[in-house]
Amino acid sequence: MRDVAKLAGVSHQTVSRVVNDHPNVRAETRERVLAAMRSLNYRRNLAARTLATRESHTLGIIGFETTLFGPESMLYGIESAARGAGYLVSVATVRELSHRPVREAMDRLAQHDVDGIIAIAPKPAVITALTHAPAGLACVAVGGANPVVGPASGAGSGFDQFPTVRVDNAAGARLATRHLLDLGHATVHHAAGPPDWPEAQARVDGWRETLYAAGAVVPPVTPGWWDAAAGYEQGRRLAADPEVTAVLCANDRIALGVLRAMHENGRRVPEDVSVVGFDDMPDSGYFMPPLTTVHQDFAELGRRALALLLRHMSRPDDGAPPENVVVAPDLILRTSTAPRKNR
Amino acid sequence: MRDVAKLAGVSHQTVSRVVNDHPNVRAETRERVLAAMRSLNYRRNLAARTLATRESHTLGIIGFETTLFGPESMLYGIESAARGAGYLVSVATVRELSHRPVREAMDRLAQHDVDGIIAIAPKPAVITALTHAPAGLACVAVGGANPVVGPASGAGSGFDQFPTVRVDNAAGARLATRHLLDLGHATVHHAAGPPDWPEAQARVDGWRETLYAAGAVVPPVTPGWWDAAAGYEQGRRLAADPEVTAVLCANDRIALGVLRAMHENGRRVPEDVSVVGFDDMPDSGYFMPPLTTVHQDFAELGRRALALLLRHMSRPDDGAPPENVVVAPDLILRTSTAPRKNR
DNA sequence: TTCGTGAGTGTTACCGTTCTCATCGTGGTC
DNA sequence: GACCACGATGAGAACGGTAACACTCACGAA
Repeated sequence: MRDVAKLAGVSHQTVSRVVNDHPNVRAETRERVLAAMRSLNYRRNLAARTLATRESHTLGIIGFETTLFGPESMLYGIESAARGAGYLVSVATVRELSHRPVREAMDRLAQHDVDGIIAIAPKPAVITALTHAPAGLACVAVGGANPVVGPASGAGSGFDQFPTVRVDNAAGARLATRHLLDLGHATVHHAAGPPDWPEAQARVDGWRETLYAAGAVVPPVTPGWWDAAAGYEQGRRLAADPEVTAVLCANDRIALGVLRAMHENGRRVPEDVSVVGFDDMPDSGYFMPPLTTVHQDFAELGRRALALLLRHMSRPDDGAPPENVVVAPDLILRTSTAPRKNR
Repeated sequence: MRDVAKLAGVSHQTVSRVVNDHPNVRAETRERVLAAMRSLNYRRNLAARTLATRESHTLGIIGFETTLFGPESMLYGIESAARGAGYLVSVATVRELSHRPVREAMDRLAQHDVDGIIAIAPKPAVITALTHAPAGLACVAVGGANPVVGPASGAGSGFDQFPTVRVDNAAGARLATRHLLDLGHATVHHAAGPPDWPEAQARVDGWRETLYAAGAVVPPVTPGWWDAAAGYEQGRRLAADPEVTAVLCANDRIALGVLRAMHENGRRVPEDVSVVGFDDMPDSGYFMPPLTTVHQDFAELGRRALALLLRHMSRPDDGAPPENVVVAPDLILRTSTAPRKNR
C-alpha cells in the first residue's frame, strides 16, 4: 500500500480511502490511485485489515462430520450466499454432536476471528454449547426441532437466545400422515429416525398427533438411524406384520431400506403397502417405485440462516427477541402411495 | 498479550516465547506466564500472527457447488485431517468448473491468506486455472482423470506442475468389466457419465480397453450426467435392446436409474441383465437388487491430498517433480450381477 | 471582511504478534 | 583472572492496514 501511495503521489491513507470506496476522494486522484494499484498488482492484505478492524469477513460453520444429505445442501446454500455478501466460509466439523466437541469447534473458529457462526444444530447439545460463545460473536442455529410455540419456550432451550432457522418437521409429518389416511389406510406406521434427534422426534410427534386426531391406532415406534441399513431393519419388522398398509419413513434413505424389505417379503408397494419418505433427495424419484416424500428446501434454509446471521451481526444485542424462522415443507406425490386395497 | 506480560512481570516477547513453545525459557518463568494467561483467559490473536508471519494456518478448498457424493466425502476427509494438523479449512465453491470462476475462487482464498489450496478438480479447466496461483501458494488437485503415464504426460497438462491425488478410474472400470465378462456375458454395455469429465472418460477407457482385449464387441456410448435421471434415460435405451445383458454404470446414481428402467421394461436384474455401479455410496447395498459396485475411498483420498499439500508447503519448489498419488479402487460384489443366462 | 463549513488530503497512533538484535548473568576453559 | 559461549530475557522495529484527528483550501453567509 505504501508503494501504491508513493507511485500515485498520495498518502497511504488516501489509498485506503480509495480501496474502501470512501466518497471524499477527488475523481482524478482516485483514478491515479487505481492506476497505481493496477500497475503494481496490489491486493489488500486481509490479515492486516482484520487486525485493525476486528472484522475478518469470514463466517464459521459448525457441521456434523458425516455426509447426510441435508447438511451438505445447506453448506452450499450458505457458502454461495456468503460469497455474495463478501464473506468467506470456514468449516469446523465435529465427530459427535455433544457439548465438548462443539465447543472446541467454536473455539477454533473464534480463534480465527470469524465474524459469526452458523451451527448446523440437529441436537440440543449444539445449541447449549453455542450459549458459551464469546461475547459479541453472533450465532445462528439451523436445523433441529421446531421451536415450541407459546410461553412454553422457556429459558435454557436456546430458542430464546439464538436466531434459528428450521423446517417445520411436525407439519411435514402431518402432511404425509394425513395423505395416507386420506387414501383410506386405517392407520400409518412409522419407521423412525434416532430418538435423540429432535428432528426425528418432531416427525414422530406430527405423525402421532395426526393419527390421534383421526382416531386411528398409534402403532409403536422403534428407534432407528438415518440410513438405509436402519430402514431395512425396521422394514423387515413392518413387512412381517400384515396389519401394516402404510409407512411413513423419517427420511428417504430409511425409505429406501423399507422399500427393499417390503420387496423381499413380497409386499408390493404401493399395491399392498404405501410408503412415504422425508427430504426429497435428488434421486428419490427413481426409487422403486418413485417415492412420495416430504420436500425440504435445504439450500433455501442455508440462505435464510445466512440472512439471519448477517442481520444479527449488524445489530448486536438490541434486546429484541431472536427471530425463529420456520420454513414449511411440502408433499411431493409420486407413486409409492396408493389407496388402501379392499380386503 | 501485553496484559499477560505485565501480570507475569515479564516482557511481551517472553510471553510470545511461551506461547510458541520456545525452549529457552526458564521453567519457573514459563509457569508464571502460563498462570497469567489462564487467569486473564488469554487467547492469541491469529490475525496479528498471520500479519507478522504470513502464515494463516488456514487451508482453502475449491469445490463444485453441487452435492455429488465424492466431493462431499472428500471435504470431510480433508477437514478432519487438517484439524489434526492445526489448520482451519475455508471453502470456496464454484457454480461452474471453468477457468474464470475457479480463478475467482482462488483469488478469494488467496486474499484471505490461505497457506495452501486443495482443489477438487474433476475437470482440466480447474487445473489450468490453478496454474495461475500466486507464486508461493501451494496447490494440490484431487480427483479428475488418471495422469498419463510415461513421457506422454507433457507440458501444460498440469500433472507436471501440481501434486495430484486421484482414484484409478480406468482400473476400476477394468475390474468391473472383467468381472462381467468372467460371468459369461458376451459384452458389456456402458451407461456413461458426462463426456467432458475426465473421470467419466477414464471409466469409458478402462471399460473399452477391457472389452477390446477380450475381443468383445464395443457398444456405442451416449453422453450422460451423474444422476439417476440421466441413468434412467440411458437405462430405457438399454432395456429396449435385447442384446444387452450386462451394464457398467459410471456411478451408483446412474445405476439406480438404470435399475429402475430395467424393472419398468420387465428386464430382471440380475437374471436377465447384470448391473454394476461405481462409487459405492453408503446406500447402494440397499438398491434393488443390492448393487455390485466399484468402491472408492473418498475420505482416504482427502487425507492423502492433505498430506501431499502439507509436504508441498514445507518444501516449496525443490525442483523435484510433483507427486501424483493414485489410489486403487476395488470391486464390491453384491447381487446385481449374475452369470449370463443360457438362451 | 470574517468566519464557519465541508471536501480533500496527510500525520500519527494503534491493532497484537513475531523477528532481530542487544543485554546480562553464569559457568567452563585456558 | 580474562575470555567466551550460551541460556534467559528485554527493547524496538516490523507486518499492512484502519481510525482519529489535523490541516488546507474554496465557497457562501453574516
